[in-house]
Amino acid sequence: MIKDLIINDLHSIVGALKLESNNKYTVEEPKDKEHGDFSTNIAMVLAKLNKTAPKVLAEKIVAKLKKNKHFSKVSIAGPGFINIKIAQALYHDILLDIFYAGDEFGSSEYGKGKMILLEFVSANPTGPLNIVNARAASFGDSLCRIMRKVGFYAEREFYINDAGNQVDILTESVELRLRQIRGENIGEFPFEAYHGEYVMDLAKEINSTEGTRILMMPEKDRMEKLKDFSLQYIHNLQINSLAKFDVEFDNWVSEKNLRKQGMVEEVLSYLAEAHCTYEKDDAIWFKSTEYGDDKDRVLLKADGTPTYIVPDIAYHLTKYQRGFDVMIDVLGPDHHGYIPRIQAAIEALKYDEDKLQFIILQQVNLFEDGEKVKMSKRLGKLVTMDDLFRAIGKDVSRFFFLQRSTNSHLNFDLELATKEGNENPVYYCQYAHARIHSILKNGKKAGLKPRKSDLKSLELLTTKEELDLIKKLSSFPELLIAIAETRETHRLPNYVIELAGLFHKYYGKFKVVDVKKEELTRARLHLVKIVARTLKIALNIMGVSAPEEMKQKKAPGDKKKSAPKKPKVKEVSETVKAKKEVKPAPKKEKKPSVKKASEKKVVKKVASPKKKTAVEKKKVSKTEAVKPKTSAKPKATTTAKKTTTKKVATKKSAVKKPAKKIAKRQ
RNA sequence: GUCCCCGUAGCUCAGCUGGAUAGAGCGUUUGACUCCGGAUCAAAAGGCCGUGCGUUCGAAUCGCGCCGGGGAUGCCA
Repeated sequence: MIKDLIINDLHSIVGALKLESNNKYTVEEPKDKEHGDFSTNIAMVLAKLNKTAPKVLAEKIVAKLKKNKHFSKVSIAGPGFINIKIAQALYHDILLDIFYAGDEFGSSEYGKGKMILLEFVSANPTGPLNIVNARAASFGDSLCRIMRKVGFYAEREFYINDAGNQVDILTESVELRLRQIRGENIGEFPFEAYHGEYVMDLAKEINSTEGTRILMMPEKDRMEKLKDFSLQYIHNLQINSLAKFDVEFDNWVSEKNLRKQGMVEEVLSYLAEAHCTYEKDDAIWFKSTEYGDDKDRVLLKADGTPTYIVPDIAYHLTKYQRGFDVMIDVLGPDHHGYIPRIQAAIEALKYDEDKLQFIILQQVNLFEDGEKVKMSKRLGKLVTMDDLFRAIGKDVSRFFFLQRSTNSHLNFDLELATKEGNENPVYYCQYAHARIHSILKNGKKAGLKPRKSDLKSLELLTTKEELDLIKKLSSFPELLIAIAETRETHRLPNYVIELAGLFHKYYGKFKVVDVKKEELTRARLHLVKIVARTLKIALNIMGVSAPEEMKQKKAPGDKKKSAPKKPKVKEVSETVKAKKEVKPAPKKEKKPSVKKASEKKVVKKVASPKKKTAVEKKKVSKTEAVKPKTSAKPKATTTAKKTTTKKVATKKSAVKKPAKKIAKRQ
């Protein structure tokens, strides 16, 4: 809010002085508060353009700026920075605006109702959602909420790959389990089948309802029935997991339906009409290399069935047909080659490629006892979203995921996360919120409630801490816009931490409720109440609750640290150290890091789709990041895995007809 | 081979799209309620921002090359 005001002022000054401008100057809060509340580099940025020395230019601009009553001090520093100190009156005006904005604080018309489609998670319907999906869900959902908040019309969409190989394998896995339950000897469970417990649960479920009947059906009907049942079952599992995280989707799009509607044939004919297909080795290929992909892609396999790419193209065409201005795919890093393929098709079919954007969510590495764990849905080896929910709950999970930039590889140690649950920034933020409510209660007890009639008293808020709080509050709307624009959702939790921190500091230094200073107390109560409301708005966007009281402090017995503390601390640190030592090469763990590149890259990619710059693809989740192929081989760290591998060979023969697909995949 | 992501405090991460003396949390050390909730606050210690060039008034940030870690490169999805 304040920033906008300054920028507007600068714009008009540039006009008044008839300066050449590229609008590349910025207004920022200097790290060093001594430099003022805000500073701008305008003089340095425009100096060359206007063939004037920065300082000379700065003086001219400063002369104008000084006329603005909102600025109490304007000065030039260093090579030509202009530093601005904000007049207190402006803070009070702003606080008043925020007060009147109420629960809508932060909302804006920035998006102008532009239609955005966000596709995320889109996990295969072959198993429960896992940690990676949880990250995607947290990110996508919050991004959507932010976009809506700043005036976009945004929809969340989940694409279900309920057709194709993986579904058949699931069906066959379920059938095998069903037979097993009914006492048949199925031999070794095939390696390529899904080993997760949920398959057994699923089979049990079927068994308890209509197991007998199903097994009596002719094969085709039986498999069809099992497939439908399984898909529905897993779909429900996934919906439930998402619901626990407060993530809901507006649309669920089924690949199977797209196929039913003949979209596959349609896409094939479109591409043929565009003269970008050819036949080779009995297959139909797409000349995607002509549109920036690094190799051509098969559309129709030699056996006459389409590859996944065709329905995927079809799916994206439906997005276009639904009239969105921007479509965002949130993808996992494992679908690397996907983006150029889809982009190639979009380009070939003459759709506007700029509208289709991709965000890559980097992987989540799972650690157990300091060792990296390979997740595999097929082997049932994964930490599910439900596990996560049980271990640390929704609030901590969502906050945790959101806090990292999308480019950041994320190391996740469930045990550690559980332990650190108590020392978590989430609680820091929630505590600030709860504390304020506690203060308000106290005020009420003392007969002091913030009333509309004492808004005038806001002028009494003059301490540095109070003004800092107001300044921080005032940057909230522009932050949301920046996030919507850059998709850097991790900036929101950081903002909340900062705001909560400013409050805690303030709390430590001043007493809000002071019966002797009634008017000042009311003003402070107003301020603090607005802070709480803003915290709540921000937390809710993140899908994190904002409780009015925190349930429980730490352990019951540590009111006083001093005496018991020392021994305790030692113990703790010893355990920690011990643990660390056990961990092999902790230093080598890659550190996730941050780049804000996502947006840039998206832009780049979009701008030059023909570049080889492959990026990644959709289907955020695809738990099957771990390819059976690779993992089946040597990497298997555990002997268990090796055994499994061996078993496979044996099994193959044991499995008779039901497991066609499974056998085939070997 | 080609492509993507990452390298910032002991650990996990920020760093507001190129600004002034690089920041938090955890961990370590030391203090602070007879008073609005100590899940807090105040303070100390801890850095060649992987590395070398380049771009410019100015680089953790942009470009190129190395080094190191992870991932992707199916007629799987």
